[in-house]
Amino acid sequence: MEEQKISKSQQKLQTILKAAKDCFARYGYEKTTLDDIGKIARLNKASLYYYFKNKEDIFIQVVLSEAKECIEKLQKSALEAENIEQKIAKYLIDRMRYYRDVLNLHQLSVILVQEIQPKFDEVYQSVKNEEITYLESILKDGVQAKVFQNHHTRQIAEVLITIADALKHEATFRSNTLDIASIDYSEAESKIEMITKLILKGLMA
Amino acid sequence: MEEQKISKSQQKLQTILKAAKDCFARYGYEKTTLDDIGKIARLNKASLYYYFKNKEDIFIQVVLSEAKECIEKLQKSALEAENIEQKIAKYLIDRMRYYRDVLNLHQLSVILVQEIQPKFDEVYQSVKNEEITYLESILKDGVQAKVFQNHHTRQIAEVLITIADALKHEATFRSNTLDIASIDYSEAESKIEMITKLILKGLMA
Amino acid sequence: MEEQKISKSQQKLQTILKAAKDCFARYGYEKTTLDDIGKIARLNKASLYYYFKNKEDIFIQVVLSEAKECIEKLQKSALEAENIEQKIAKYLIDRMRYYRDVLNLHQLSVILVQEIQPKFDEVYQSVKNEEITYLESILKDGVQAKVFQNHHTRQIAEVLITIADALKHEATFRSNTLDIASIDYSEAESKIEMITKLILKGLMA
Amino acid sequence: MEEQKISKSQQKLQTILKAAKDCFARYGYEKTTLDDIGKIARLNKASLYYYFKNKEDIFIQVVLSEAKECIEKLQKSALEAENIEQKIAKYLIDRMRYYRDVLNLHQLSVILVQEIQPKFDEVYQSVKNEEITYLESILKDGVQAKVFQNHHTRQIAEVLITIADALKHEATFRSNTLDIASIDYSEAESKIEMITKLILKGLMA
DNA sequence: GATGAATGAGCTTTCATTCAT
DNA sequence: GATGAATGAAAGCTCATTCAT
Repeated sequence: MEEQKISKSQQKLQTILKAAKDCFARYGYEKTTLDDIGKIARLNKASLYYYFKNKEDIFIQVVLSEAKECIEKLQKSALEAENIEQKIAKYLIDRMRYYRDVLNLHQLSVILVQEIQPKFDEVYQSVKNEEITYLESILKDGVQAKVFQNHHTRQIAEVLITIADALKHEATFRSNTLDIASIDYSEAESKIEMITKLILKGLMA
Repeated sequence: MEEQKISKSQQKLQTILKAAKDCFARYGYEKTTLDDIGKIARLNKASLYYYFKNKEDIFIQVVLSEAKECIEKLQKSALEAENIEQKIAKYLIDRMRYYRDVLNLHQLSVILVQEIQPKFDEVYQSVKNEEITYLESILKDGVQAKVFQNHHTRQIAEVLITIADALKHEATFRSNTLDIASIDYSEAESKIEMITKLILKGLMA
Repeated sequence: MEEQKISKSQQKLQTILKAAKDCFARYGYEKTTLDDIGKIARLNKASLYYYFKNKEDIFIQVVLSEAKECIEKLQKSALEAENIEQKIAKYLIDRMRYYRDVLNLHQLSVILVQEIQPKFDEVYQSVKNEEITYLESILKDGVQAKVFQNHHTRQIAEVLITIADALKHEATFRSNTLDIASIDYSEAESKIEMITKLILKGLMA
Repeated sequence: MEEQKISKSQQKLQTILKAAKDCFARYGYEKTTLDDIGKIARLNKASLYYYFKNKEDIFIQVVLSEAKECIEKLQKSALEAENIEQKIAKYLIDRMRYYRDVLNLHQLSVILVQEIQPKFDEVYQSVKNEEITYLESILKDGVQAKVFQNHHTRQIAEVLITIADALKHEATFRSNTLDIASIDYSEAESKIEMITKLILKGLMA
């Protein structure tokens, strides 16, 4: 009974997220109104505030659930690369491209992204842990296959994610342009590639 | 004296366009307020209405002046292709990509684009004529070099632009997605390539 | 409880309409601001939009509720005429005068009336039906009193209203003057009189 | 030369008044913009301020020139009445009706009329003098025809105008309604009739 | 949990008015 | 005399957010 209630509530929450996702994709963040979302979710505009703190919160949850789905795909795809180094590099570059696209898709301005970022990071921990675990598993495979012998796989995985995020962050906010769509991530990508190569070389030495 | 006055007014107009361009790029169309533009152009919000009909009009003029600049670059770039067929195909595809990017850049929703399109087309005539003249000159080179002998170069140029625009239009509005950023123009691109090839073959036959 | 809530909302709506009616009568449509109405109704300007679509909508509802009241008076008054023909003619002419006066009263320009007319007609259906029923009852009295024997009273009533409205419409918009206050309805009035006479004669034949 | 300039300037002034009159009649005072008037008078909006102090001033001049024209007609018409008493009463009542209609025609609110009134009165002196002279001439005819012998015709004429204006003023501003169109002047009219009768009787006694 | 009702802040747009030239 | 240019004030309207029920 209790569980059913929870699942019912959870269901409503998913309905809202689905509605919001559609709206954000169609009209962009600014143009989407809470009335739009409420109408599709068959819920009064005011009721959305029972499930979410505010419009921004809804948006973060939408991006987060999208991210979880997409990140998994990227992870599977990266596993098909030839060697460990390439698996890692491919994954880190692909996820950077993903975040760039998702922000662009929802037509957010850099200004807004800067506002949202902190709260996003806060909520993002669960996904990040999962990403670290993923990278760790690749590294462990390397250890298992005797490619190298360093056992601090968790720490290395953490560092890799941190570096990748830092590079993405730098590309986003230190860019002289203030427009997301025109940010050039190519330098960040090659930096990631290089660093991955270096770290792997270091491990194997 | 008279000339100076004209240039002063023209200068102010350019100042506004520059300010607007920066704002639209930073915040997107929706988030940009006339106060934003006015503040940068050092002009009262109401004064903008002396130079432009409304916010939409400012936006159209911004895109238009950007377009003129960019189109010229694309034209120069396309001239470097090996042969006439490739010059034309490259130009037509590049300009399609450009329009996709510019709309995306300013974070417009498909809904808004559909509203703006008619007025945009109206103002766009001058650029279009220039584009036709450009294609015509390429075709004339072909006639001069005896690659083919059809002298209706103007008409052919017109038809090429018309076809390219029609394909772009189809890709934009017949797309099942309502989100600009995710529209797939690849099919439109290959269609343009194919049609250019066919027309050139027809001319040479 | 539930009923009380409905009546409370309905009450607020009436408060707004009353406030709006006073303002429109005092200042005219143009000069009346939503702040004026809100202040009298003790409601934030924005709250008016919870009850009405826009300023025009408020105005239409005001005129409509005024109309319902007035039309009833005219109907009672017309019943005092000597015979059926005069009852009908008096009613049709009086209501035309009423609409002329109400538009003039609220100081609307012909331009604005032309814009408002379509929405007004749409909402006006309920009043119109009531008017038709009224004329029908007069005609039925005629049948009962054996003045004539045609039983299509409803249809005849409908036709009479339609004709009267058409003549009013013609007088309003085909007038060479563009100023409501100076429109001459006298020709329309005599046309209505004549047609009523003719139709009644036809019925009695 | 000098005279020609004056007449040219006078001509421009008349052009503006004609343009303004048309606009006010079409759109009413509020809806008429200085751009509207300027466009019809083929003059820049700012230039209107060379000829008139402000929008209100233009309006007053329009009404004034209309008044001069109309007052003359009323004066001719009143002369056709049977006797002196009726001539005077008819004239005083007709001019009251005229002012009521002219204000209504231009869709002014009572509020605005109250603002305009003082300046109007100020400018209105010339017309008023002419009106007094007119009434005086009727009275003089009475003296000439030996209907009565009081020779203070000027003073009596002044008193009559003053009384008529006072009654109009009272009807306008002491009315419990604040809407011009619904002001009831019938009481004022009968008061004028009565007073005219009394004064004439007094004169003849 | 859900919602009707209310609001403050902010947006685009209009317009009478001013002033240097 | 005439006008291009500029502006303050105010209008209608939208929307995220709040709160009592």
